[in-house]
Amino acid sequence: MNIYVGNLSYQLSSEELREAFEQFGEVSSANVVMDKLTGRSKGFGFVEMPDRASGEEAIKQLDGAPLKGRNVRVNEARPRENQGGFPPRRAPRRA
DNA sequence: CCTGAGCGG
Repeated sequence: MNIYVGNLSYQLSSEELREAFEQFGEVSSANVVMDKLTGRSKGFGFVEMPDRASGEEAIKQLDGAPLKGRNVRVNEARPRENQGGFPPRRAPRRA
């Protein structure tokens, strides 16, 4: 399950996010989105969990929870249209 | 620059 985690501290790292979600279930991979220009955090990240139930549980618990002194915004991530997909063309599949 | 929107490669 792909989980979007936003509104996090710039001081937070991916492994800290990993541990935060591992409290509620198994985490396959955690990834805080870093800026390619500055090299620092963009303020949001993504956590991937193999179990859907643990993902929902982690969301219910970590959504709005104070992480690094900041309340994080946790929700299920959007299914990206080109995840290793063939068409490099951006197709507006947004309602 | 010590920041502040929110969905990455």
